[in-house]
Amino acid sequence: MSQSISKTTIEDIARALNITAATVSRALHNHPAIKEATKKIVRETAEKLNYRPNRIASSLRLGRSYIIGVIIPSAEISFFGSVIHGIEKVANINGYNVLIYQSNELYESEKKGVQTFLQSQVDGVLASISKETINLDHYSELKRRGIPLVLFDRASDSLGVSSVVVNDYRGAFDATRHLIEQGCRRIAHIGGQQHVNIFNQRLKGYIDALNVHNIALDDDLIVYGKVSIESGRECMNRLLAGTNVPDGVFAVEDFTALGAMQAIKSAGKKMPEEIALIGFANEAFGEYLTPSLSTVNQQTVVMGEEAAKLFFDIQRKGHSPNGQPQKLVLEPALICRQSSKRFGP
Amino acid sequence: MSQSISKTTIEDIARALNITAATVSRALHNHPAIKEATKKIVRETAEKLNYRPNRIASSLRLGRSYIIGVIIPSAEISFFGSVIHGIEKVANINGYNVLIYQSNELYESEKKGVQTFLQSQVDGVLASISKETINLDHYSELKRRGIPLVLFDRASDSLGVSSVVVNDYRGAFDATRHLIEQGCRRIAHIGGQQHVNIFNQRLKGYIDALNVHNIALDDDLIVYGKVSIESGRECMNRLLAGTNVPDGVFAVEDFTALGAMQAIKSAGKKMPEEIALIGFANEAFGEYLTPSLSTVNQQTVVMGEEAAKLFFDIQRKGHSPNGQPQKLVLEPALICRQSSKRFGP
DNA sequence: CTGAAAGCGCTAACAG
DNA sequence: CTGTTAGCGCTTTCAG
Repeated sequence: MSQSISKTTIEDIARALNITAATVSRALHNHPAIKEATKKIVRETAEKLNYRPNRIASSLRLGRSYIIGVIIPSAEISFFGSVIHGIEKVANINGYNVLIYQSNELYESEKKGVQTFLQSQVDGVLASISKETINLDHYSELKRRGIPLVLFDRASDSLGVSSVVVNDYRGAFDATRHLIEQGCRRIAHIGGQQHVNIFNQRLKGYIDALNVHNIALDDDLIVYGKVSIESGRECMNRLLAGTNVPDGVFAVEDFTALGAMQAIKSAGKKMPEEIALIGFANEAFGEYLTPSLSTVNQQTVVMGEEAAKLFFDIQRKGHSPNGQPQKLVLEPALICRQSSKRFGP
Repeated sequence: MSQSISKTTIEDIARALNITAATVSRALHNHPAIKEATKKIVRETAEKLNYRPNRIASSLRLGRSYIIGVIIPSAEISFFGSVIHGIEKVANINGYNVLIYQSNELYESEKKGVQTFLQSQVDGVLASISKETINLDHYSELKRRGIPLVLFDRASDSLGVSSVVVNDYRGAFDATRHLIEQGCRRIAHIGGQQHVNIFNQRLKGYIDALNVHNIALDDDLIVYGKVSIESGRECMNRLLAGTNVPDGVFAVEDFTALGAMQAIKSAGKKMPEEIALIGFANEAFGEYLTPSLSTVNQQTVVMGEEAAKLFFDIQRKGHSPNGQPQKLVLEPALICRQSSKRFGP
């Protein structure tokens, strides 16, 4: 009991077999220049002595940690939970572990996360930029040090790094068109902070869909919020109090849509008959609301998988796939539920 | 650009100042025996040379990694997302990082997680046991190696380690009593796998609440499912098809409750008038259902924080707080929403 | 096919 | 107050 705390090292195995640590190391890594018989006996005694390789020592020697650092705004958003799921899958297949850092949507915290990862010698960083972040210098430091960085979802082109994003423009376009097809003509948009790329793209998709279908843009039907349930409710109330009350609403994401739904219900309006509603992100709760929430699905797990794969690509081919940063765009899919479906099966 | 990739070490700083690495190390750690002037110049050149301490080297030397390993069934369940949030908070304050491993509710995967953590030389492991896991030997190995283990939520007393759990018995008791107070007399329970401690405790709380209030137990009103939306729906349908149709249902957790709610609605029963319903866990979606779901709140973030604190306690006091494993029981709180509220404000 | 030896970057006696 | 030295556990030339 008491002596078993002491960890066995390759030295211990070597001593037990009257060979050297170098040979043990080679045997355990299945080096071709080692005799089968030796490999066998080494593996057996390793097992018997309950040997566990010390990754830290190995990392120091090799200069790689076999750890990927992941920076997310919050683990409490199910979207990011799914992405992590995808990242983990691919990481584990490649013998990598995943270190998580939550920025809580704060710039300072995000910066600290990068510093921590730098000290932890992670081999790469996958990150989704916080809503508050505008200055991106902390990410450049990774680049300077040759540590691959891959952004997902909340990406930025200005860094010149690879990224995996959803085609937010397309998703927004499709969502808006869907409302038009359902007969809506006064379609409002509740937007997010416009310095966040994805929110800006969604606004553009909304505008273009209206244009393509010859529906005049009404500035009063576009309101900007802070992307939360509260904010969604408040923005919707503003729209309801306006002169041009909408008959359809495209919300920038599902939490905002939820707030809007609550406001619409409180106002005694029928959904989807009087006001149709659609969100974005396919958060878990949307399916179970009454009416169930139409939304745009983003392939979250795939996003995580692809982000991790991009990292491994960069790592293998030595700091860039073909030379330029890759930008992988996942196509979103409309999920049409009760909150917007006026006709059809 | 090209030379900046090479990492600067304390040796580099030492060379630049014509002192030795040991002094640099001491200066950076604010060692009392180092002259202020030296500390100042060291810190400055460290800054100038863009020095980042190499944690891996430090870890190898010190024998501690400053990493906590966390094993959770799935990051896609918001409950665990919140717990991680709590863990991270406390970990960061103490200068620790968090490595995440998802078991996906699989025994083999959980086992692999422990092995990985062992190799990564984590200083401690916080874990929530997967539903599939029965054999706990992989956790004993941590104990043997003197690595503190703290269980949360899905705990087990048989391991003799500290844990943070919710008072599931109490939560279930209160939930059931609440249904009784609302006038229900034929109260059903949709349970989970009984080898999982928390599910078993919830069954007991249900039974005792009925006993205390002199309501006869009807075995036909207890059904066991697999803890999912599907399963909840199916179990509820079985209850609805029975001879003794319940007027109140306590579901083992919220996803099960959600399935039950769908089944009740499909059957055209009024909720809460004909059948009242309450779940457990306070998952994010419950608040937004129609009717909104009554449930039992578990203080998830606090759970994570306390689990992490327990680890640091054990670590500081050298492998046990007072000698015995601590068992921290968080008191749950009833959240009474529309799905069960027949009277009152 | 295996051994000897050096070193990854950092820290902690011990010495002065 | 600072330098010298050794070593954490592992991998990898270079020899043999």
